[in-house]
Amino acid sequence: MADDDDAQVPDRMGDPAHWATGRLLSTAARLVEHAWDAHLATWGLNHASFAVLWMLERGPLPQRSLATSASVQDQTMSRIVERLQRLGYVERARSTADRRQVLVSITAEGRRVRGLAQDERLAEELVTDAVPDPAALRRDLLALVRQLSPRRGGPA
Amino acid sequence: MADDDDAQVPDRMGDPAHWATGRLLSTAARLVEHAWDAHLATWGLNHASFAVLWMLERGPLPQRSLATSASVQDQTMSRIVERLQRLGYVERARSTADRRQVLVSITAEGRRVRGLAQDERLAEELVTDAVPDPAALRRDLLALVRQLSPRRGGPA
DNA sequence: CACAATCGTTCAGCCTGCTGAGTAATCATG
DNA sequence: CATGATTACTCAGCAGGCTGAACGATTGTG
Repeated sequence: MADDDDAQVPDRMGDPAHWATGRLLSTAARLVEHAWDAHLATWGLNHASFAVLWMLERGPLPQRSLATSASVQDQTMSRIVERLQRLGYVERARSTADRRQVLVSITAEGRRVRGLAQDERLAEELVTDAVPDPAALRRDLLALVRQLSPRRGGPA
Repeated sequence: MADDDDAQVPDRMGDPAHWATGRLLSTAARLVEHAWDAHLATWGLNHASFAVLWMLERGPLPQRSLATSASVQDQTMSRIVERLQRLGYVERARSTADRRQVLVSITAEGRRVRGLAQDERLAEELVTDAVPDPAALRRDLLALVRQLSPRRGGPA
């Protein structure tokens, strides 16, 4: 605690090499998201809204299906779709078959910007260029997602 | 659900195996965070605030140092510390040496709950029990964090 | 010493995530 | 057919991320 106390920066706590794996995971995810968002921001999109446009590739889907596929709550998806609608990239219509459902469909403009923003090379290289074994990383992350995804019905 | 011939659930888009690696990364991080948060919620903590208590182990630190070490913005750290202060787990005091700085220190109560909440076995097993090669995962995540962390002054 | 630049922090506002609570439509049951 | 449960969605509110802008304290310079 001297005048020129340079020991303010913690030696262990500040070094990612000593972090718990969960914290490494969160931080890495945030950094990758941030870089990808910077690209998507050109069209007013982000990782969440882009994923929705991507999922609508094959045709309209109920909002609930979008939420489930994206592994987020219905309420979260509701706001993402609302924002996409405000941007004119999707449309919402109540299903005639089941009027509880809201069918989300992509607009022509939405299809256009999805094509422009979709840069799979960039998206993958963000990760693969920085990592020794991208295939092993994919395998481990997939195992994590499968293991921790809430399964309906619970364990038999 | 009887006549589900409409195939509303997308075949490819809904399967994590076909996601981009970045999306896998974000989703995995969110699921692990969620499980860890559920444990920490017992003491009103979460992954972000617990990390702060953990970093204060060795003594008081300027708020800016906490933000840098946690790889978040100063503004974000300000609110996390504010909440910890409201809970009585940390205290804030302006540094006498440099009165621009706010020194954050852990309270006795904060030290107590940090000890209770700190369950390193649980934290690691959340990840390691679900993954084929935890060591490889750590190595890849660390490479990602190192590569994507904003470096001041740019590449020398 | 005055003044400008810089530093550390806070405030305002936005988006994504969560929980909890409510509403409307549908389904199941008597 | 009436009633209750389930389903799909929305609203309100909190917390953690971000950006941009402001503000006081400190530092550097003439």
